[in-house]
Amino acid sequence: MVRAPCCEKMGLKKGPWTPEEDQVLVSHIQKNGHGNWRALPKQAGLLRCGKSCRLRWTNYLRPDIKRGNFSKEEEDTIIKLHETLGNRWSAIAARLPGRTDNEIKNVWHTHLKKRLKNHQATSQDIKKQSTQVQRSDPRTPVKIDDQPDESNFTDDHHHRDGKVTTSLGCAPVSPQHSSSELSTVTENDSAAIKQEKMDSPEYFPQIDESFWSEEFPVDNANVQSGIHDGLATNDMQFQFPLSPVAASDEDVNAYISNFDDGMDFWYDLFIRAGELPDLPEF
DNA sequence: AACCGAAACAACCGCCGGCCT
DNA sequence: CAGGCCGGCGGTTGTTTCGGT
Repeated sequence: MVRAPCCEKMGLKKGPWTPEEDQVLVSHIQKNGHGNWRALPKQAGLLRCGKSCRLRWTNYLRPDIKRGNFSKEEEDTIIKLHETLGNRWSAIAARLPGRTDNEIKNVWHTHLKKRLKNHQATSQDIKKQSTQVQRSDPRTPVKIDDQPDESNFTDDHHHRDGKVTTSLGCAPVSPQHSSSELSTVTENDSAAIKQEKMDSPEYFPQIDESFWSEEFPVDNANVQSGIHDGLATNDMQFQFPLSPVAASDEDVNAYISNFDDGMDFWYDLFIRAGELPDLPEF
């Protein structure tokens, strides 16, 4: 079947969103929700296609988005999930509250892939050296089948849901162990263990306030109705309100006008958090 | 201070599957 | 059942920021 383009190219804007557009989108969704993305830009008076609006909302403006650097725990979680799920970013994002699939995908491509590669290289170096030592010992018989143990080092292709995905993942690692530790299960055991771990609550530990706050203690006295999740930065974590959407018009305007100084803005709101009224669930 | 390459991030594109008519 | 609409997803690209020289 012939598919209509996602939006008419004529007259519709592309590229980075302006604070004004954000304001329009946020205000509109605040008032009307987002029942129909395609119709939304027209109703809101935005010169964007519905898809663009949806992306902007889900990846950036949504109230429950946790911004800031990924913690070590989050990164480890992503690595573990990726080992199991492959490039199913949305499935991974579903396990990481406040993180979007796009964000996770970016982090994977910019940080974690490299980290794993280095880890893998280091591990293989160690393995190589160990093999060389063994071979240099005339008493040690040379192993003919010297293939790397793929159950531990998976640079292989996984077939999932009929799709083939490539994983640079490391060994299946228990959450109780650091990601640098290597499992020594056999390949036969691996699948069963993987499934077992998937089913176990330990594999996807409940991520609560303490999880995010582990490195950056939060003053929970400031966590109140309408104050939601934490924003981790390199050296601090502070709370931000449930949403500029759910806040007053004044807050929305402040949010927009301070868009470029987002961190400062959130910090201001954090300071003012005690003054904010009970915010309605959006 | 200027330049340049790398890294990081936001946004777009095209495809797919579910749902409705 | 076919066709169309819509939302969601993953891959990719474009732009901005950062760090080194």
